[in-house]
Amino acid sequence: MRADEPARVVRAKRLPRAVRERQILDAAVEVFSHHGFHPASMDEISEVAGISKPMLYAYLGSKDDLYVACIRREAERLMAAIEDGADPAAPPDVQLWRGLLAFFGFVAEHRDGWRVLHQPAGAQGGPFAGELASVRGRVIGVVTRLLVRAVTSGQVDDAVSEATLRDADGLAAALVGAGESLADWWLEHPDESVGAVAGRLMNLAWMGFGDLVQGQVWLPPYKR
Amino acid sequence: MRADEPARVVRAKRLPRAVRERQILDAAVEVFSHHGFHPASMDEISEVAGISKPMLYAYLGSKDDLYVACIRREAERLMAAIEDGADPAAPPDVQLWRGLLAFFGFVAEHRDGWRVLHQPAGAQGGPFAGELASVRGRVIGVVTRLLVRAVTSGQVDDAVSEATLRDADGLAAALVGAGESLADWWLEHPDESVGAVAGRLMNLAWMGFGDLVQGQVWLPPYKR
Amino acid sequence: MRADEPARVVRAKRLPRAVRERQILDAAVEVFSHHGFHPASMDEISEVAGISKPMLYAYLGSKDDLYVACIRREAERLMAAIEDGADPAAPPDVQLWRGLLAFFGFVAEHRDGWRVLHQPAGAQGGPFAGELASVRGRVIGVVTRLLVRAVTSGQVDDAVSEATLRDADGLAAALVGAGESLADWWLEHPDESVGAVAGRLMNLAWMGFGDLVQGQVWLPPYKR
Amino acid sequence: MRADEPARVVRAKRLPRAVRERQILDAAVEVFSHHGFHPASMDEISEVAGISKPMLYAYLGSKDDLYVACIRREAERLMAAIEDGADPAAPPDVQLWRGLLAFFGFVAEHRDGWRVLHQPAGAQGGPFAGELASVRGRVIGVVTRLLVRAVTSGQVDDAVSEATLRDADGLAAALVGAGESLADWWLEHPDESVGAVAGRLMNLAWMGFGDLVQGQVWLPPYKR
DNA sequence: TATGAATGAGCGTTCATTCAT
DNA sequence: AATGAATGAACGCTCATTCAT
Repeated sequence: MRADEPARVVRAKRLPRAVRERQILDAAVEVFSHHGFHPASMDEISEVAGISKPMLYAYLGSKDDLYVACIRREAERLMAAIEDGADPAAPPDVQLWRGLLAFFGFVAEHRDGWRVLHQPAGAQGGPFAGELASVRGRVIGVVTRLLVRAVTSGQVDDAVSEATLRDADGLAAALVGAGESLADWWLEHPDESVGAVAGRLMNLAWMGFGDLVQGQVWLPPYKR
Repeated sequence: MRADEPARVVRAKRLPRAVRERQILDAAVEVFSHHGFHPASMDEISEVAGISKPMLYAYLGSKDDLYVACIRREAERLMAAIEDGADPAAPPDVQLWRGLLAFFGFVAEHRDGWRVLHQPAGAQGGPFAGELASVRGRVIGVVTRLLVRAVTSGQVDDAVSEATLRDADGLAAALVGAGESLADWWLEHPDESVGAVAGRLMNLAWMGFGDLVQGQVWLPPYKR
Repeated sequence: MRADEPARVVRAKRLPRAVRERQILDAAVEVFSHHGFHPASMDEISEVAGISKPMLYAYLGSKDDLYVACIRREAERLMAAIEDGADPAAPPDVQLWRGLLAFFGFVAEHRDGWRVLHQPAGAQGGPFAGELASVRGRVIGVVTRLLVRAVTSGQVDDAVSEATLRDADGLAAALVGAGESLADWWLEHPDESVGAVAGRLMNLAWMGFGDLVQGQVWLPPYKR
Repeated sequence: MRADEPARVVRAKRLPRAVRERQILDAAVEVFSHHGFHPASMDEISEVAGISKPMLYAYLGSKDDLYVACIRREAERLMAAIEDGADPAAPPDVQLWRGLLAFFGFVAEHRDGWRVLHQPAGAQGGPFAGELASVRGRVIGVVTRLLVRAVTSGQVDDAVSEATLRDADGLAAALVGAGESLADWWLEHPDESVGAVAGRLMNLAWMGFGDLVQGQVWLPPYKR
């Protein structure tokens, strides 16, 4: 019986709204990340948060609203982490490296938050698909711009060809997916350092990408 | 259900068990892939399958069982597709290429099946986490073996060092993630051919991997 | 505790749908009539009906739907009762008399049904206002036509003046209200026969109406 | 409440109790009349009244208490309006006429108050049934006394027969119901003047009543 | 005096699952 | 073999009401 578990947080009474909202979001991220959206129950969230359900609804609205709020907060945190380590003056490879470090660092330190961002809730077309796609899109966008800059090394953005943009976008999508997958892999190999994991991806990404830039492409046999 | 929508499948009575099971699995994959596990209802599945709910339970057990059966069947199909295109005699790069073609081909032709495999239901620790991880593990395993063979080009397997195995495994995990992500990206760029998408990933993977094999690695600034 | 009361109906299992729907409507009319719409709970209705809540929803839909179904059934019964006693060949006063008898008879025999029709649920503009207004409108319409016929005694309907129509309509509204009110009054004077109560109203209505038809009107002092 | 609607009343602090109570009753009548008793929420009432909920409870008690207070105030107003126009020296028909004018005038000018009095909340046996029945009883009582006086034209009250009293009471109930119904009908025909509407009812009532007094009664066919 | 913060209790609704035919 | 009929158990959400400040 879930009902028998004691509340996780010592009930502190009469806290100001902002504090309660943080508590609630923390609890929601924890519960959503462990169960996923649908199996998570508002009852459990309120228990973990140490408050009653009506407060949940009074402060954060419906379950959907609450989930979106979780996604938004964690997305903001992720983007902040990435942008924190950014150094626009550094060469592109170093920028990507720092981005990867920041990303894997975030995953390591905010495992719950990362899972909320990573696990699609419900399915395509649900109320959160947009929200989640938007987070993903922002991350991919950052990587895409990095790659474009690396290729063009300073050209005016408008001059970049459609094809190059698309190439970079596809590559970025692949990289982000590889990063997510490696993050999961990391969970099973926890002895690796952040640098080591980031290095694995960096090597794959940058060396392959470098070859591409220099025109060395892999071709299927019948095209050689 | 008060819905007026007619059942999707003409009710045929007294079919042999194998046929019924196929009907049911087809319906289940369709419904699970559109809604995700939790929001999918046994009612809808039985309607789409054209049978009554008691039959559903008689043939395939509980909702959990049914979901696992879906995962298993689609996983089998995916592995079969990959192995179908395999040619153990071909050079490793060609093998990887064919594997990618097979993978993206499967995604394109069995979108529903792919979504069932790709969308985690519930979360870690749920009853399906193991099932899904196992599928993923099998795919990663195939890729890992491919990479190992490419590096060692024929050494006895036992002689391969732990470190190499782990490297290949991490790389494979990254590649599979990149593949999944690219598959999603493909959904938004449907004008690309299978070959083009597979090519994008192949370039990234093989060129970068090739550099690695040849000892060219990217190093963070402070190690240069 | 309401939950401790035993179910009112011996649970009969596995009844055909039509029977269950009647049971449910009967129970719903009873409960709605005693508590009114909002205070009535689906739990209590299902208990009184002797079934579980899911059946309620499966057969009659939401609480709103159920309420509307109650209104419709009772309205149909009321109209049927009135029309049953109708004799289009009789003189208008006899027709009105029979209508009153039928109406008061219905109120006496279907007290719950009458209360469901009489008690506005929620308020103006709610989802049922329309439904209830429509019932009332039908009854008033019947009476209006009767009065018009009495005045015109056979004229073609199209020739009836707007003013006469409006007069008859207002009068009909007043009569129906008087009837409703007398029905309530009757509840407190249960020793009266149907005929006695109907007679009270008939006298008021027909004598006053007759005077009107003959041009005898009451005038306020300043107009005399 | 998450609603963005601003409170309707500028919050004024530290008002004397009587003023606050008026504010609250005004708000409550407005909200109860629009939604009905049950759907009305104390939240909305407190917002409309421009005070916090604890004040609501401090000043007027529970929701039930508040509703009863509304009924009482509006009933008092209605009775006052009727008695205001009364002239005990006038002949009975003029007294009735003035009563009707006062009644319809009240309905026109205090639509919310009238609705609170007219809409039964919950149902028979609820906590307000008594309250509402009492209001109705007072109005009917006034009319009854009027009719009795008209018939007896000055006899000592004690000498009036039981039967006459009962007749007058039934007639009064019918008249009041007719008045209520006509008041609703008036809402749909707002172009009529108060006098016109009151006149409709007066004619019906007085002419018919007059006939009764003079022994002219309508009889069903079989009694003629 | 006045209120933001808080909750117990309940309601409408749905779903996975099974019985009786 | 197949199904219409049936339900226990939960879930999301809201409301009247009160406490602590």
